[in-house]
Amino acid sequence: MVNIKDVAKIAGCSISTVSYALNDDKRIPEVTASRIRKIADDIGYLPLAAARNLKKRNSNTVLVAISDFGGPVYHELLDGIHQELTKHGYTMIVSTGSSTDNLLKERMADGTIISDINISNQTLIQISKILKPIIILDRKVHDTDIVDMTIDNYDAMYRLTEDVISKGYQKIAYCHGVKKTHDNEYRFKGFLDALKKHDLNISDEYVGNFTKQSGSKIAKKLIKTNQIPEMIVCSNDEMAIGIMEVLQESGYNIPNDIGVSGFDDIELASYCIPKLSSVRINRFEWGRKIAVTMLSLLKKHKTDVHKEQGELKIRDSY
Amino acid sequence: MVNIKDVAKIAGCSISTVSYALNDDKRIPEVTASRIRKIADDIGYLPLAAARNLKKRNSNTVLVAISDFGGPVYHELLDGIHQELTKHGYTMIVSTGSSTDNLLKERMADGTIISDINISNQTLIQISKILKPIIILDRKVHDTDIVDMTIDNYDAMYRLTEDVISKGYQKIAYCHGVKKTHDNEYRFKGFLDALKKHDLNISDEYVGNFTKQSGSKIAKKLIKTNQIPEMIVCSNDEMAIGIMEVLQESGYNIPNDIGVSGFDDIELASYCIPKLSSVRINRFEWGRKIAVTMLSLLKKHKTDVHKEQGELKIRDSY
DNA sequence: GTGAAAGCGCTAACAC
DNA sequence: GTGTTAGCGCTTTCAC
Repeated sequence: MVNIKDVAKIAGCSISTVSYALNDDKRIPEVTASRIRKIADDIGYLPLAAARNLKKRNSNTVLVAISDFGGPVYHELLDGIHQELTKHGYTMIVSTGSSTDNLLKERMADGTIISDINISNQTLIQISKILKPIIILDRKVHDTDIVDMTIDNYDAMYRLTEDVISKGYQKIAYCHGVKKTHDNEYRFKGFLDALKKHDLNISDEYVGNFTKQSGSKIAKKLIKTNQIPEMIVCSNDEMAIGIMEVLQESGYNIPNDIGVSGFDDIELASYCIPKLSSVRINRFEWGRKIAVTMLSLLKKHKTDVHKEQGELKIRDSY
Repeated sequence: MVNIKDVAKIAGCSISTVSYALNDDKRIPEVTASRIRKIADDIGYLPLAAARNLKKRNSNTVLVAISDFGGPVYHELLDGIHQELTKHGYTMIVSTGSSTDNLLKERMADGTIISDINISNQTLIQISKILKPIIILDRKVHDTDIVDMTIDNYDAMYRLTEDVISKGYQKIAYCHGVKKTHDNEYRFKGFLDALKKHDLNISDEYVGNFTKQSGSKIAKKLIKTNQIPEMIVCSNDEMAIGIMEVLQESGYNIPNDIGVSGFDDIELASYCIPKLSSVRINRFEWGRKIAVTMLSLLKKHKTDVHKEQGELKIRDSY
């Protein structure tokens, strides 16, 4: 493997001169520098990250840890983060599961952005002691070393619920996702508060796990027990779609017999019939803002933290 | 930042003993080892990747470079790769765009799996000199250092086309994706050969770019010029869905007036109306096999390379 | 069973 | 403007 010594030998100079030349140090005159660059190029020399990172004590890399590569929601977010990060010379790496654990522990990245409910608060706080900055997207953590940039779930769901109420619905049920997650909690809270504001009570509540299957299961039970409300506000789109499908298979007309709403505005929301009313998050913009915050954290600047807002997408499902 | 020296100091031993203890070297008696582990734990010591990687000249990491995080096709593939890799103690990192370039050059990973048409053959071959093994998923490269594990596009499209023909279609057109890509070329070749086998000629060909929008555009032109074939075989699902939508908006009935087929079997293929006939690739399995190959390459074993087969999913669109 | 020490490839302070 | 050298944090050889 060719290293800096090889370049120096061929160039007939010391390794420091090579290092300077390759790092555009102004002390090296352009003639020398370009000659050295040429040699490096010819023999295919490229600095080794491990050595450079060890010496410089940073890696110019930001890790984004997500819970899985599936799901329709991460893509725009990652694109947004990536665009902003690379624009400023940073490298973005993405990981899941146990790979994330390893990368975190070994401090492979200078900064970390986490959206992974599988990582416990305890691990998070442990990691935050040896590795900062950390931005977290899927919960709030009471730790000064971790900044949270969750979306404004509360506000968006509040507004969606008000819209539902304005359409005249009264018996409104809520379909939870995984219960203790930040997304679910704050969406539910927004829902409840909007209800309260209009002197309504929650008609019923069900607990799913954010998957379509869990929505289907809930709908089947509702049909069996004949406990159909006028409207079901769901914690996300996938459950809403599962519910709609089963309801329709049993002859219910949506929105005439019962209304359904989702959250996230996944692609399918515009394809299913009827088109699902939902909340759209501009995840690309959200990602960009996250990256901007990360960049400024990396420079140890104090930054005020932005909360991404949702946009109501009212379609045909209620 | 706490390092191995700190642990040694507290334990009252040398750093080599700490290193041995933490790496489960059998020379260190369990009492000593567990005492040292305890201390390391207490003060939050974790070995730094950069230092370990530099010394050991590897990183226990495999990089997967993809063209984007969007698109419905990568998720299962990544899950498959990840499962197998982590099962064997490796860490997987994922990257796109310019981040990939940096990671490749700096040799952040021991092995690389690439599915990114934006990386030129030239770059690929340059990289393959300093960094191996490399597995490539989106093309064939004539270089002994790069092993390709593309899916068997040819065979799957051949079989799909035969099925189309068996249904009685005669005027069959082809809708290309990005033309010089491996996926497109081999699918098209399979299509043509199946036609030839049954003494049929291609009725027409269109060129899209694998996106739904490009499909829509093509369909619009077909309608305007009134050049509608009996059947359009598409290089992927997204174009097929774009074509179907526009055709339907103009009053054509699918499959009665015209048949359409896709490739990839994305989630939407089972949701659109009519449900799209397509080719399913078990990308999770494919990913697992890729990882197995990578693992054996990493151990410098000779490996014979598997070609993942597609499964016909004949639904309602022709 | 434990420790001293070399050295991985690089950057940067310092000397000239 | 260029070279010498220390040292980043770790693993591992070799000596004891």
